[in-house]
Amino acid sequence: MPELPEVETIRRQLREKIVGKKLDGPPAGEAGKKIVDVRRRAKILIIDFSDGSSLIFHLKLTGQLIFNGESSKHTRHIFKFDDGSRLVFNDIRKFGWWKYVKSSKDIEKTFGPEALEVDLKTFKEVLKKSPNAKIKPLLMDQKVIAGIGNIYSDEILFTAKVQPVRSIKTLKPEEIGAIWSNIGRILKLAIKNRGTSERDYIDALGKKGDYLKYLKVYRKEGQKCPRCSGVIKRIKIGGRSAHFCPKCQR
DNA sequence: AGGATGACCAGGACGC
DNA sequence: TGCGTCCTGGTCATCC
Repeated sequence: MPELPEVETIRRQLREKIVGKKLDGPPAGEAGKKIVDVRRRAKILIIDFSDGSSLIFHLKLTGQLIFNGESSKHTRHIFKFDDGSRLVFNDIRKFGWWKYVKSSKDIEKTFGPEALEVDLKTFKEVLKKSPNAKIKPLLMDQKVIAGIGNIYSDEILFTAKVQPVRSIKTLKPEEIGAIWSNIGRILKLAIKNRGTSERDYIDALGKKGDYLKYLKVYRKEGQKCPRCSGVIKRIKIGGRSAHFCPKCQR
């Protein structure tokens, strides 16, 4: 499921492939528009045109954007470019969406600071606004920090040795520091490995990401903790599953 | 008011 | 084979 590292991987690959090209449509109304940039905000992918308008995508759980991909029964849309190349949007569960907007400004400002750009001071400030909230749901709240989802929130909290149910006000400064530094470290390592192909995710070139082998706790319920003698536990927090080691995460 | 909970979307996986 | 249940992220409604 595409979180920041997966969307960022697609962004970088697509940028190389489509900047400078013109959209041939569909949608026909947008035909002829020249692509000037491919950006990302939170988990949203943004294709900018020279007139200031944009195509924006949210891949949700199972969306795929594949450059020159083949169409399948899960293909929702195919964007064609003036040189004959194309971009295939697949989505098995149809949770994802795309739309054409005159301006992407309104969408972009609905999110909190980017997870890879937030400094420690700002991170502490945004956490402090919700002293009673649990750390995991807060890390996944896009209005608080943008880009982190279920996989990486579990991995970040494991590496920081903090249990997902801890409320903000109980966190020591060094624990907040550990969470913050691991946000950067883990997301960057995941980007380097072109994301996690746990289920349906593939990158814009149709290849799987390699971060799966680095996962320590996500979807590893009942397995031995890679750090101590504990056993990975799965609990529900806010309707989502959280994986952690009850022994070495405090 | 803010935090918690549940519904919703769709389809695949899995147990029986 | 088929049926029920679970699972998934983000959003929204509702409740306390």
